[in-house]
Amino acid sequence: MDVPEKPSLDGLEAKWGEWWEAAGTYRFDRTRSREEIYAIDTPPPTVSGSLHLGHVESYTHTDLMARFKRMRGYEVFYPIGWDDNGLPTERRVQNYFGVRCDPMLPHDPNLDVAALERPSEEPVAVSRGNFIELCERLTAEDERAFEDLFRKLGASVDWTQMYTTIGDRSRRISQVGFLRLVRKGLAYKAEAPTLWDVDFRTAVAQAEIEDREVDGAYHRVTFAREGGGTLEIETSRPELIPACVALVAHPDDERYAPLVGTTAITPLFRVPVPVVAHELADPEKGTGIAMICTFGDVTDVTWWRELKLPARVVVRRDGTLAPGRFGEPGWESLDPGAANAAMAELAGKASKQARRRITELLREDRALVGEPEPVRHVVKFYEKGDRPLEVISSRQWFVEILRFKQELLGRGREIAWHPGFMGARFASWVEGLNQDWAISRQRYFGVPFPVWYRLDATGEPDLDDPILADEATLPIDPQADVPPGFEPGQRDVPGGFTGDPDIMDTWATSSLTPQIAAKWEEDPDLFARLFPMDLRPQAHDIIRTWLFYTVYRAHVEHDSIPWTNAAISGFVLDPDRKKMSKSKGNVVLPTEIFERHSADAVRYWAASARLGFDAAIDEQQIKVGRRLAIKILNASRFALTMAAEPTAVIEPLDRAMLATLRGVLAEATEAFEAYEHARALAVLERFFWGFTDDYLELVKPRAYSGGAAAGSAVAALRTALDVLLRAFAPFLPYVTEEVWSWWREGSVHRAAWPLAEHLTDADGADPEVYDVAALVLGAVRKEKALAHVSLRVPATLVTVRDTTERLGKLAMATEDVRLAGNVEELRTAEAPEPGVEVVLGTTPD
RNA sequence: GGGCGCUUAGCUCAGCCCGGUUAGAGCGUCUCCCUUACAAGGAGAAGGCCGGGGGUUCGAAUCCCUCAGCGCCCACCA
Repeated sequence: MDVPEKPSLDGLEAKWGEWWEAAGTYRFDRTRSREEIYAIDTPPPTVSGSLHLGHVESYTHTDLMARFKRMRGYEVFYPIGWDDNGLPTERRVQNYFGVRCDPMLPHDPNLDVAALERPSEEPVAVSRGNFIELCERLTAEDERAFEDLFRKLGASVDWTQMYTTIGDRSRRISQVGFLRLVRKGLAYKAEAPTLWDVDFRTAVAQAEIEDREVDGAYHRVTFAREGGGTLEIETSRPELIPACVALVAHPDDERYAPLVGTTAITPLFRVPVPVVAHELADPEKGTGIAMICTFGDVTDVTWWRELKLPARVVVRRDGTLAPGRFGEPGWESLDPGAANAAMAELAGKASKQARRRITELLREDRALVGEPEPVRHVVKFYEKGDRPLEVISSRQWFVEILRFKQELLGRGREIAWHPGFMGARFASWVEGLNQDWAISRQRYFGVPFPVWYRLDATGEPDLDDPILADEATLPIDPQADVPPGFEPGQRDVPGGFTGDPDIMDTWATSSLTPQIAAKWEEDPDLFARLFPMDLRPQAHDIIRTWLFYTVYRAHVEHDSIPWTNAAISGFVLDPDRKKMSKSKGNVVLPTEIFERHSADAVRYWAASARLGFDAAIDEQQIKVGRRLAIKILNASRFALTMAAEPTAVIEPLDRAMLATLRGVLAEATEAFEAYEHARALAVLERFFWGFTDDYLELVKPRAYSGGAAAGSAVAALRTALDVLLRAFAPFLPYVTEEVWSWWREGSVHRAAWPLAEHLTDADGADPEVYDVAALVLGAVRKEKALAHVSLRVPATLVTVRDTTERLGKLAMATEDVRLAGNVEELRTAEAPEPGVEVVLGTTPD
């Protein structure tokens, strides 16, 4: 036994972090069978940014389950990954180094990175290869900082199971997964209108869209009718009038029914367009008749597709308008000259400027009715973007998801959701899906498509019959590697080949994290021991992306759910309950909090938050955690430094305390099994404070006294301490390991979780003895507090009134109560109403 | 507009599934106490028509209906 004189929390993180690493405490043993393993699909955090307390909270939740299951006897597979591919990294690299990627430039092997770190005013253009090198360089730095924080937090991950989403294995598995989709006929390349970010110049998927309210204006515009007359439409995007291909009204709308089938003429551009009917047209909106443009929004796409309308696209990929082509086939106009002149006024302008200019043109042309009416309306944005999305037709890889809706809803019902209502979030997302998954991105730092295209004699690619890479050669980069049967010199020359220039959506990789961590198609034995996994922990904001796509991939590839449990954490809000964001400057740095309060204290706060509910940062609560950790140190010191030798636990009070603890353990275990870590912590904590305030005070005099009765107290204290340390271990891994090391062998984190049935010393004991004793002691303390006297002041006479039964229980602990309360005479009287009367003496000396 | 969640002490939250003592905890506030594990501590007090309204029941924070407020997800770009 080696109990320090003055125990402290300082330095415990470093001390035990190193010890665990050296001892391999959390190392995964792959020889165990599937039934013995608990596998966690750990979220790989995005490394291109800083960690905040939200990470700390949700990773603590995961770690609690990992530690609990480990102590329950499972071999826990708890890997860690870093999500370093994708746009966030590119954006950070652009800002950090002051560069932009120009795929046309050749690779520069001697790029002066030091010069780049002092960004000049103009971004320096670098080659794709150099750009990717810079991405790798920066993410490597970020990953070191992340690892440091995860270690400090005490996340019991197996660091030998680390992966990155841009690493070889992730790229290989992403590419294998993609080729399998192609072979199953589930991935297809198609020219289709897609949501498009004009700044990032890439397609984005439905799952990455968010709505934002912005200022706009309704413009009422007059269209002429063929054969005379006019009609009016309302639009917030008049700059798309040149892309108008039809007008649409609801089929039941009597106002417009006579017009359906007739032709209208667009203002300025003089293009004849049909008036058509469709149920999506809302008679309540605007004038009840709308223009269909190619493409103003996703409703336009639906109309265009279902009504088989032609396309006249005017918005280019950078968001500016194209010059006019009126007069050409498909661009009919009654006055091509005027139409192209009008278009020339708009060409090269982005939407906003074009809108302003066309409003003036419409006004001059007397086609504008009244003035534009300002309005706040909701517009779709890419979640990482700054300008509204356009709908642009481009050739993209799509993955079929729509036809799996019903099956995926079924998969959702197979998963146990924690909390349960999160399953409804998943279902409502699946039900609302309306597009296949656009999986290609026109970006650079990501997993490329393992695909090339043959070039014909004129140098045009044959896009319909791609050359797929051989799975055995993956991962490959079609920009660097050569397809089978070709020579490097044939790249991009007629009769040769060209590589697919796109990369995959970052979720195309992330949706395979179970397969990546379990080494799918690389280590079949390991994969069979891990998949499907047991737990997916994550936050609720990415149910529609990470969670949904993972379920989809497992369904189509493995005909299975990817894991049996999904534990969904809420968000961490700042102390004013606002969502944290860097721009508000309210991000609290985790490292400072750890420094100030200790990792155990921060974990305590995180563990107090239930799954699925938002939690506010509460430094007071963190301080409470710190106090609990310190209390554990001191109470342990007391229990372990008693002079008396432990004997059998025979005293009724000691046995009653253990009986109470037994009930607490049963509840904590049940709560943990149900993924309710906060309840488990709460019941343990309540018992523990009572244990220190009441039980320790009650037995202190006896424990110091010597003899068999002292031995019983010391034995009970140690039994309780042993059990409490193990029960608190998932929550407070540092302080429990510290105390465990004073008197136990090995790591507490590899000890068995304490179960109620193991506390045999409590067999047949009555927990109420403990209750009654604590109650009387409390009453004595209350009298002394109300009298404003020291607890040392003796109570000359205490009379306890209660039922015969309860007085009998008190009798079993009379001496303990008398000594702890400094009571000279303790009398009892039978009474229907319980009560304690206290007569105080005077202060000694 | 649809779905989900929340509403209990000044604050943060338990309790509600499975109805039953005077509704709990922590923080904060106030009062007191240096007591040989702990002053980075301890003891105690005050503080609540359990969001509103109906109903079921001997009995409702708890079950049912309804309304309101807040939050999130989805739909909504004319």
